[in-house]
Amino acid sequence: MVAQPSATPPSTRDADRTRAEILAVATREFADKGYDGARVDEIAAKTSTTKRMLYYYFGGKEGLYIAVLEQAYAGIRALEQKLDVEHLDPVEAMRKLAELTFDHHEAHPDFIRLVSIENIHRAEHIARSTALSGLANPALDVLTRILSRGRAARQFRADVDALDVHMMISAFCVFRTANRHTFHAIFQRDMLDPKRRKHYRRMLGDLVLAYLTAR
Amino acid sequence: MVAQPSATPPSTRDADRTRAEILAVATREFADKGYDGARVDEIAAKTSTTKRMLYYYFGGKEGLYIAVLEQAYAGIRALEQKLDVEHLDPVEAMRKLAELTFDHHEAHPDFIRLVSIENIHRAEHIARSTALSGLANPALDVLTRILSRGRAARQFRADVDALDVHMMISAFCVFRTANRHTFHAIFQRDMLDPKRRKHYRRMLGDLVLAYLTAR
Amino acid sequence: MVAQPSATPPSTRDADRTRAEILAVATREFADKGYDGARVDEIAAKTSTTKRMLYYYFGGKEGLYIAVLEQAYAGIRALEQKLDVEHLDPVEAMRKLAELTFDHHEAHPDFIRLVSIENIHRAEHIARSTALSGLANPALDVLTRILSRGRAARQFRADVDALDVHMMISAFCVFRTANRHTFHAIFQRDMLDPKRRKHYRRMLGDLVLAYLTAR
Amino acid sequence: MVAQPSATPPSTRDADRTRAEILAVATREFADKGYDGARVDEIAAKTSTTKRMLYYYFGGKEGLYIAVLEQAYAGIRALEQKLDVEHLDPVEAMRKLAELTFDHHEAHPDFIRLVSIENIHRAEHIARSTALSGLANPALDVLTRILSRGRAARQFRADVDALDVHMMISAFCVFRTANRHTFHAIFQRDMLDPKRRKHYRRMLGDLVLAYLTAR
DNA sequence: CATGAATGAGTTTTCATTCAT
DNA sequence: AATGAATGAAAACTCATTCAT
Repeated sequence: MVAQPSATPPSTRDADRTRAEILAVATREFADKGYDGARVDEIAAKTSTTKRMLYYYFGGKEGLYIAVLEQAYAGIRALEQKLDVEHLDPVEAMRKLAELTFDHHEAHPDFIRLVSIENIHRAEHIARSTALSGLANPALDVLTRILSRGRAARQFRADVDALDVHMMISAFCVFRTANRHTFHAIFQRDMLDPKRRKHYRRMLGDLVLAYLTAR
Repeated sequence: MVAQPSATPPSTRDADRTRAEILAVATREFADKGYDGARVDEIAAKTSTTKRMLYYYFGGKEGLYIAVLEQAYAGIRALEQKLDVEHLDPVEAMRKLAELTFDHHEAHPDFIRLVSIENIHRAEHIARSTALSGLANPALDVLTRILSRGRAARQFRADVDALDVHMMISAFCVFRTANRHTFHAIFQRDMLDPKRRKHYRRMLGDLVLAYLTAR
Repeated sequence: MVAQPSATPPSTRDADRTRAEILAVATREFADKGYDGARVDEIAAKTSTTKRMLYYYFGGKEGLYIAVLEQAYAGIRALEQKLDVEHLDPVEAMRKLAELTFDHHEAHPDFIRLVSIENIHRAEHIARSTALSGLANPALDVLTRILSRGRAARQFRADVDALDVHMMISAFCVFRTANRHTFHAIFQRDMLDPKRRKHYRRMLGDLVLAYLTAR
Repeated sequence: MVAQPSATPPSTRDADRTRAEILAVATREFADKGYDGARVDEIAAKTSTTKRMLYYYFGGKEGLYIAVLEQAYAGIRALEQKLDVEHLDPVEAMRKLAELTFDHHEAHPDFIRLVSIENIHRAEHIARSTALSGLANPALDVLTRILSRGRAARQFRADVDALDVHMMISAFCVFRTANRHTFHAIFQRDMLDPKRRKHYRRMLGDLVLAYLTAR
């Protein structure tokens, strides 16, 4: 209705929109049902286009799944890029980083599900994606800098590297989301209960700092 | 043809053996490929019996999968039952418990895969199993006792319960195994590299105790 | 209804019958439409079983096609095995062999079509079949013996081997059947017109002998 | 935008070039994969134009295939037109004709493949082409004249007509190319091996003349 | 208990052709 | 004349489950 300020031809924009729509639907479906459980037909049906377009743009079920993974990781990295904790002192920065990571995970359960699914498949699709295998990780860079500042100030222990700490934080955040169903089924405790959120968030910060600052 | 000197009739013993064989094969297949990825035909083919038996004993794919889960959890609990750390003082007992849990997880990757898979399915099969939902957890009981002893001795903080600590320990152990493939694909670090084993094992103990004993 | 004198269980016989039926239908379809032109659905529909059985027994379209080729070649070889011309003198034997080959080709147009189709595919399916690649050829053996007898008797020239003569005979017989449609479209002559049959049959014999006995 | 100094408008010249390019690519594809095996998308992709043009110029896959056949036959006829053996005596002329035909076939394997493919389709496309069905054949005319000269000179037998001899020659040449793959798979002899070329070329001449001059 | 054969509904993928711009 | 996007029908193939013996 309104004149488009864009330089790209409308067909291109439609293509992008179609691609994006398929990708959005596929992300939900794959995260929901897993790679084998998801149905190409179902994905297509939830789209305003047809199954054919899915093959046109992504080549097939696997290509689509890989595209979903790539986009999911890209989204997470974009978020991580915005981490801004460098102005804080190491201890505060570390707690802040842990808490923001905690928030990220809580805000993106689909991403965590996709990662779990991909692990069930032994990361074979990530390995097949040039866009994914071995890509830099902004959060890790931030962590590296905090850690070295903290060490320089003799506040942090020196027998762990950034990846170890990243693992520690991720483990806590991922487990809470990824394993909540079996945890609840076995222990009747919902790790994502909003009432417990603050408790766990603080617990993570305490955990990381207690470990790093332990004498 | 000839009478068997056994108390149980031979058919029963054969039946048990057949059941057990199917279960063993199915465990491997489900852990390997996931629920949707596993194939009934494949499971049957890797068995010395036929598909018919699989349906006879377990009703179908889902029944078999549930039976696999039940057996897997039963096996883990049997191991946990053997935990013997009560004679140690709370701090030592806690570290020991963490380390044994660490060892358990490393020794049973298939179990962890099954748990991941079940989480992808939102624990719907566990919920459907009377044998699994809400079953007691020996490790948790042990943990509860250590924790209360530690608190009574004013060695441990009091703002966490046993389930929180269990979660903390599990998160670390599960993440290390369950997410190792994506972790390796993204960071090129194998969290299960034997050379790093000791480091991580100690890290977990330190982590838990640093947290619990923090001022 | 009537007691079966066979030792094989009835299920096996049904399986053989099902297999044979699928094979028969598939032979017709592949010969008729070519490999790419034939439809798995169509083949199944012309069968008393379902598409699923086709996959059950032959694995897929290609497996079925290879089985068709194998059976077709086996049938032709069985016929060739019955060639009985050794009691004739070389000249008569050679003419007889040529004529019987001529008759064979006329009687089995589907086989020739399958061979043409397979040549379009560069014999890749034969190459993939252990049953076919490099199998003995009864007709060639017969030919070899006639040829050597004729040479020994100084009736035949010596600058060709059996395979050359086989090629000569086959070329004539195959061309007449395989290329009849374009030949007719271009020249308005039906090489398989029954009225011309005798003429061509004699022509082939004359051709081979004129060549072999030429001074 | 700028006037072209050519007689034909530029669009026409481009059109011709586009047509020719599509035709060239299509010839390769159809000869390579057969009518059903060839892919419109593939043909278009190997072209510098788009699929739309293919439909614009040829109407569709079948129209394109017919155009390919027409061009292929036209090319062969253009070659045959250049046959110049009339100055030789009948025997020499006949051998020369056979040898040149032999050379033609060897030089144009794609044409022979197209003919085989068209025979699989029972020449239905040729029948549909007004340009092809019932067109004169230069080689046949030449043959007719040689044959009648040879007969008049009492050198050649009289019980065959030109079409019979043409068939005889074609059979040999076509079989050698068209059936080489199955022949090689079954007998391990490559009929197109350059080392055997001279042998077969002479064999064909001998064959035709032995037959025609047989007492 | 045992077994190969059979089944139907579903799942992924492909293809020639047309549309919108 | 040109182009990428889109389409629907059809094709190949798969799977959990049941049947006949």
